[in-house]
Amino acid sequence: MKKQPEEDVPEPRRRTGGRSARVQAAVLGATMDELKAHGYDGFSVAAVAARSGVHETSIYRRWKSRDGLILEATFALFAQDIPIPDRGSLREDLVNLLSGAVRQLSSPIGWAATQFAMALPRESEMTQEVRQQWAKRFASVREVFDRASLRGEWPVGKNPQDIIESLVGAIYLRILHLREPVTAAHLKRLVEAVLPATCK
Amino acid sequence: MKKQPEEDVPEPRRRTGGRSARVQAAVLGATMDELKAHGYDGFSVAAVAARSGVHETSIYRRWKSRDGLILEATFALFAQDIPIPDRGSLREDLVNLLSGAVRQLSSPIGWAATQFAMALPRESEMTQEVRQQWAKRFASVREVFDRASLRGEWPVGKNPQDIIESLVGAIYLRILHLREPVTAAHLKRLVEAVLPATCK
Amino acid sequence: MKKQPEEDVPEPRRRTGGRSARVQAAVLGATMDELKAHGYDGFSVAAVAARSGVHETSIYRRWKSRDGLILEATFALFAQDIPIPDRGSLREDLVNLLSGAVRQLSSPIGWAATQFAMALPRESEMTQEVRQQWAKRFASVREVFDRASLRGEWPVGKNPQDIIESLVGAIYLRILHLREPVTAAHLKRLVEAVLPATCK
Amino acid sequence: MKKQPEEDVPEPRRRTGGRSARVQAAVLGATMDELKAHGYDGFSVAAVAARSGVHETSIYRRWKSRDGLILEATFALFAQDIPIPDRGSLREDLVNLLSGAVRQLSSPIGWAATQFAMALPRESEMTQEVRQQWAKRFASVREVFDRASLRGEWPVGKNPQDIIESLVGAIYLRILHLREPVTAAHLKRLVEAVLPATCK
DNA sequence: GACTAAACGAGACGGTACGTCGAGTCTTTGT
DNA sequence: ACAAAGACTCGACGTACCGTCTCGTTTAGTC
Repeated sequence: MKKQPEEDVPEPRRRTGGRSARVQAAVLGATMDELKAHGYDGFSVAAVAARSGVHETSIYRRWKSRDGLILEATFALFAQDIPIPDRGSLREDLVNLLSGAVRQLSSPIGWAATQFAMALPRESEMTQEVRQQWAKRFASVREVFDRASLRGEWPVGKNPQDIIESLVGAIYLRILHLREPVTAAHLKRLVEAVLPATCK
Repeated sequence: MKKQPEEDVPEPRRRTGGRSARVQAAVLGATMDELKAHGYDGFSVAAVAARSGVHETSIYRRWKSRDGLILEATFALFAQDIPIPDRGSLREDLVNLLSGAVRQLSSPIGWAATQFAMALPRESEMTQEVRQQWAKRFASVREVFDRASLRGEWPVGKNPQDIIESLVGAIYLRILHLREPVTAAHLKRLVEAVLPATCK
Repeated sequence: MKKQPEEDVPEPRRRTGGRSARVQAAVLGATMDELKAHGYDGFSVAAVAARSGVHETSIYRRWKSRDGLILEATFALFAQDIPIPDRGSLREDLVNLLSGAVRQLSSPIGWAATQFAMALPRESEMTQEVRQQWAKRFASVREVFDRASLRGEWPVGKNPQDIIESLVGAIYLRILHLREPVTAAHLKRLVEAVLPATCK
Repeated sequence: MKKQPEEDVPEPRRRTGGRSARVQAAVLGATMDELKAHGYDGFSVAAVAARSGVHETSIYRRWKSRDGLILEATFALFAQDIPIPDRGSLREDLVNLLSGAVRQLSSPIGWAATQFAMALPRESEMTQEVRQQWAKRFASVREVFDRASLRGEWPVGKNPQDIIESLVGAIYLRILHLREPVTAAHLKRLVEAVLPATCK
């Protein structure tokens, strides 16, 4: 019986330890495994329930919907920081970064995550979160250009965003839309073609 | 060489005229309308049947599956030739081409078609057809570069594919994945940034 | 392609032959069996599906809900005409009728059907149908009194409804609410007690 | 004979005072309110928990099950003694008693309680308790007949049980099964019809 | 112009997955 | 140490689509 006159919203404090944590981890893990195994299509909550040993209704309690579950699982993946290369040359750093992206996109899980992101409606809460992830990633890439500026490889103060988007866009286009492979050689050529000649 | 024993499968002679043609047109039209109205998600064969006045079963008779239907409908759209600009300058031509693509992608139907294409499994008969469409489009764009070579704006014999993919990729990335708008100004800047300075 | 300007409601004509009939019969049969076996509680559409070999969704297509299914199944049961006795004496006829009712109520299926009827909300479409069934039954019973009038056992023109309801109500009360058994002896005594002494 | 090894199950002594009592009252009250508001269907422990401010788990600690809770709540209602009328005439007393029953049955709470009782399985601990309640009620009604005997309205020593059950059964039948209203006029007519003419 | 088979209309069914609700149990956590 | 509260298991319900099956009915295309 509540007696406290506290009329403000009770704000249920989430549980973090013990079973809840175990359940949550099991489900997210199973979600990743299922995405790997069967892709975005072919993904089903029931399969996750079976694989994780957590009851389906429990999953629906914690995650509002199938998509909410996938969102959280894939974001855990994307959130992990990608190492920023520093090989002494802008070109090499870019090739390195891009090849990381290529690996991701080409992996079953990256592919599934992208299909998921593309299936989202034009505007929704989830697209907001997607945008934030991209912003975070781009921020990392900027560092490479900052260092390049110190080396005189990139004009100080010039915003590299267009170049970055062109490079990343090119590989996204090839892999996702043209459905053609991207090789190391191709990456080198691409960077060479897009980077202004002035950038040594 | 003997004649093949002439399997007595009598090779059913297809009907093309009259009703069949009307039905087919009605269904494809309704498919487009539905895609426009409800997007790729939210698309259902039942709705097409209702809108077109053609019975669901008849649709499944003619098109093997929901995806087959969408494929045919959207390809009719993509197949229509895009006019190749000739404004006397490579930059202007490219901006013109790209803005056409932006319009397409931003339209409900283009968006739906792209979501559909992205939902396809990694490899399938349909992806083949998608690839062909892209090849056709790229061929068109090459013409612009050919003309630019005549004007001395592009090195004769240099393959512009990487540049094209970078430009197209950049806008695909922005619209589809970053979910940010692409303005005319942005397009100009982009072309400026990616095109080699030498290409005056 | 519908072209006829017929705007009147299409009124889909139900199918009766072949598969539909088989499916329907199988489901209704299985429903009865399940009610017999597990009672009204413990009844589940899934079990009916399994037992009948008809897919669950097909059941939901034909019957709007679990309750709709039970309604139809039990009504098929109740609809079958009960033989009207004619033993030459009102008392004997009544005892005969009542003992039939007792048998019904005491059987698993009758019990389940009654629990179902009692679980219905106070007013609904279904209660209407229940009322109709009762009306039909009472009409049958009236015949017994009509014949009794011919024999001089019951005042001509006197409405026996109150007496009927008292007798039927008494056994319903005992079985359903008091949960006590009703024997043949008890039935005889009951009729004797309730029927006016004047009725020979 | 040795002492039983004195199972060291420490016989948990129930707490009765203070908080426990308050909790119990709150829950039972909320249970009644919920039954009134939403009927037996539509009743949920969660709603009781919300209304009473007692946590669901606490309710399950005190009452073994949803049904146990309803049983206790409704019995508190039924246990309250109904006043035994004494208007100087058996007929009037009976009409008075029956109209009380009609009121009960027609009220939301009485209706809910009856639905609950009907939903019980054929035999269970709870049906025992139901039987006892009925016995208690019938005992009260007997008093009316005893007084009638003193007045010469009812044969001394004759067991009125069948008559009582017929009358009560008739109104139960009408209200619960036929779902038709019972008016005062109807009650009078009913008593007149069922009571032996000899009973003045 | 009549015939024959292709295509269509129409209703129902099998099958997969989603999300919801409520009952009752288990376990973490705060007092 | 104990009870309050959160989270979980379990079983069931009902819904939305996809694609298939089986009839009967039109209608296109040939003879």
